[in-house]
Amino acid sequence: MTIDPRSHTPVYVQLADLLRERIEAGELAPGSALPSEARMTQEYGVGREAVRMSISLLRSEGLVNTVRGHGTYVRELPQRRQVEVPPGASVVARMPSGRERRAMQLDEGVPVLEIRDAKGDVEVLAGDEVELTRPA
Amino acid sequence: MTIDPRSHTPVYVQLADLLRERIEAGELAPGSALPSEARMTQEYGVGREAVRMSISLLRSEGLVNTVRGHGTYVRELPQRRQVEVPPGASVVARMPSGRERRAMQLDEGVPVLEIRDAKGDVEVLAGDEVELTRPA
DNA sequence: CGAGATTTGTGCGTATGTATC
DNA sequence: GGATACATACGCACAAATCTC
Repeated sequence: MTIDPRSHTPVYVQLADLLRERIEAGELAPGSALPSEARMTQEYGVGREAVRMSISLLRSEGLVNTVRGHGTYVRELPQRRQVEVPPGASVVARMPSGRERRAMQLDEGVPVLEIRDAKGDVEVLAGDEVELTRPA
Repeated sequence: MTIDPRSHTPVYVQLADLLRERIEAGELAPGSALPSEARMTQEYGVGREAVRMSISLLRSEGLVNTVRGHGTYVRELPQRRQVEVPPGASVVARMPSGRERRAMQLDEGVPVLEIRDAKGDVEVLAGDEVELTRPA
């Protein structure tokens, strides 16, 4: 698989697809660093903007995490703790607002779960730390 | 509220905050177009890169949707249908992979819900179309 | 159908700031 | 202090997609 600048799918989407494959194949293991921006512009023959946008896309998918002045790393996903959905409750998944994300110290690309119980009380949980359950 | 280039919070984050406020206030209604990149660079006195990064941020939050050669639009959120969590099931919220996003025709910034029932069968649902429920 | 206007996508150059080693 | 690398920000130019006339 390689990058075709004349394709109708944007270059940065193609590059993100390539990197995603390498991550999901385990070639880029959790905790390991992605190649630097400069390297990727050379290796893939694309512009810096394309590299940066592809990384931004992977961040929004929760796949990688960028540390300023250090590099971009494949995210290690925290173990999910089990949370029971209370009887009579409803749950909605959505992306956090910028304010919420900063307040809850969430990485980019991490959804939240909004649990509204029978009394109408609302609780917001980090979506990557939780596995909802309903007992049999 | 205005943009301060000397602030420690990046210009594009400030701009995204401004636009988010205008969207949540209803000033930029669902389905309506945001000002073009060129307009915003003039109106807010910032560079195009800052404008594009702020829009990218809003996309990752599921607030807007960009169509090339046309514009960026405030997303119209579909009505959520209620889905009951089966007894003995577990649910995980995450961002879709690129492949999933295209297959399910999801906009950027839309999480998915992965429901694993008691038999181990897995179902993936668009997170913005669903409200999970557990009967009392 | 084509022509032109508008808008986003891409690439590149440059500069400054900041974090890490 | 210096080297490296990423973050932010501005500028310009052209390509490609879309719409209108």
